[in-house]
Amino acid sequence: MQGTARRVLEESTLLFAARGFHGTSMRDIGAAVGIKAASVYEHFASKDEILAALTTVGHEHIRDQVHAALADVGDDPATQLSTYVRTCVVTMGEWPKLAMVANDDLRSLPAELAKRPTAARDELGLLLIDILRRGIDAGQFEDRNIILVSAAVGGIIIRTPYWFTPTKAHTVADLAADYADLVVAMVGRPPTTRRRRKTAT
Amino acid sequence: MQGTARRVLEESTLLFAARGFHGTSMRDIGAAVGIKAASVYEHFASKDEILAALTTVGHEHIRDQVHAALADVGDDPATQLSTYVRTCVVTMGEWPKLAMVANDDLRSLPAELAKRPTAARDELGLLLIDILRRGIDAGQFEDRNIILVSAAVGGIIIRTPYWFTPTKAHTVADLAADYADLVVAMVGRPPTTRRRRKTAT
DNA sequence: GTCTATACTATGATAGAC
DNA sequence: GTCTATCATAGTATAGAC
Repeated sequence: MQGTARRVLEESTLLFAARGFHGTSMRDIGAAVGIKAASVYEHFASKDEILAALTTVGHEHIRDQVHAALADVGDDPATQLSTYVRTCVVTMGEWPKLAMVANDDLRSLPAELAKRPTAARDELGLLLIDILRRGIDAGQFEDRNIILVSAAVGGIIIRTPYWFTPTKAHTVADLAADYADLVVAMVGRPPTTRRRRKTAT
Repeated sequence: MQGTARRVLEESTLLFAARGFHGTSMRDIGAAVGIKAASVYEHFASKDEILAALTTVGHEHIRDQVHAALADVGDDPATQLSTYVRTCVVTMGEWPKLAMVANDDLRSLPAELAKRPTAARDELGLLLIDILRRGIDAGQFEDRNIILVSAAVGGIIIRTPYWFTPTKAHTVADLAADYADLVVAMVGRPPTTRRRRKTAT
C-alpha cells in the first residue's frame, strides 16, 4: 500500500496512539494527512475500517515475525524463549505507535472486524505458552503456573513501546537482548532451590 | 463519599474500563446509575471531573498502600521488592477496573487535572527505582539497567487486572505471592554468574 | 481524488419546573 | 436531587460539483 491511503494509516496510528480511537475524529485524520474528512472515505469505507487495518497488520505482523524467527532457531526452549522476546521487542520497535494502537484500541472494534487481529494475538500467546510448557517439561524452567508466567512475560514485552525510546547508547536491539536475558533469568531453574509454589495439601 | 455520587464513580469505572473515557457518554453513565445525564451534573461538574476523581484515588491509593507496607518491613531490598510487588498486586485486585481506568485514561485528562494522579504515579515508580538501586549497590541484585528493570517489573504488575480473575484455588493473594517470587527471581543475583550487561570499553 | 455542502445523530452541558 | 427540554457543538458519513 502507498500514497494517500498509506498516509491515512500512518497519521491515524499517531493520532490513535496519542488520544485513542474514540478521541480521534475523521476531521483530525483528514487534517493530519492534509485533506478533508470527506476525502478520507475515498480510501477507507469507515473509521472502523481504518482501525481494523491497523490492528490486523499490527498483530499479524508480529505473529509472523515470531513464527519465522522460531523456525530458524531449533527447539531448545530457552533459546526459543529468548528468540520470542527479542523478536517481539524488535518488531514493536519498528512501529511502536502501531503496537500501542493494536493493543489499546482492539476493544473499540466491532466484533466482526476484531476477529482477525484477535486470532493473531491469541496465536502469539499460544506460541509462548507452548515454549514455557516444553521448558518446564524438560526441567529447564522452574515449575510455575504457565498462565501466570506467560502473562508476566507478555506484560514486560507489551510495555516497551510506552516508555522506551532508542538512543545511540541503547538501541532497540540492546533493549531486546536485555529483556531476553531478564526473562530467561525469571523463568530459569537456578542451581540452588528457591521458594516453591505452594502445592495441594 | 457515598450515595449517588459514589454510584456515579462506580458505574463510570466499569464503563470507562470497558469502552474508554471517550467511548462513554454522560447518558451512558446516567443510565447505568439509573438517573438522567443532566442529574449527573448535580454530583460532578463535568465528565472530566469524574475521570479526575477516579484516576486520582486510583493512583494515590496504591501509592499510599505501598508506602505504608514498606514502612512496616525493614530495609532489606529483596524484602522490600517482594513487598512492593505484593502490595501493588493486592491493591489492584481490590478494584481491578479502577486500576485499568487510572492507567488507560490518564491521557484523556486535561493537563491541570492530570497533575495529581501523575505525581502519585511517578512517586510509585521512584519508590521501585530506589529499591532496585539499593539492591544492586548491596550486591543482592544483578547489576542491570535500573530503568529497564523497573519498566519490566511495572509491566508485569500493571497487566494483572487485564487478565486475572481470582478463583478459590488461586486468589489475589496467591497471585501476589507468585509474582513477588517471579520478580525476585528476575532481579536476583544467582550463585553462578550469567551473562552480564556490556560495560563501557 | 479532492472539494463544498449537508444530512443526521450524538455529545457535553445548562435552564428552569417540580 | 431529579426531571424535561433545549442549546451549541461535534461526530460519522453521503451527495454531487470539479
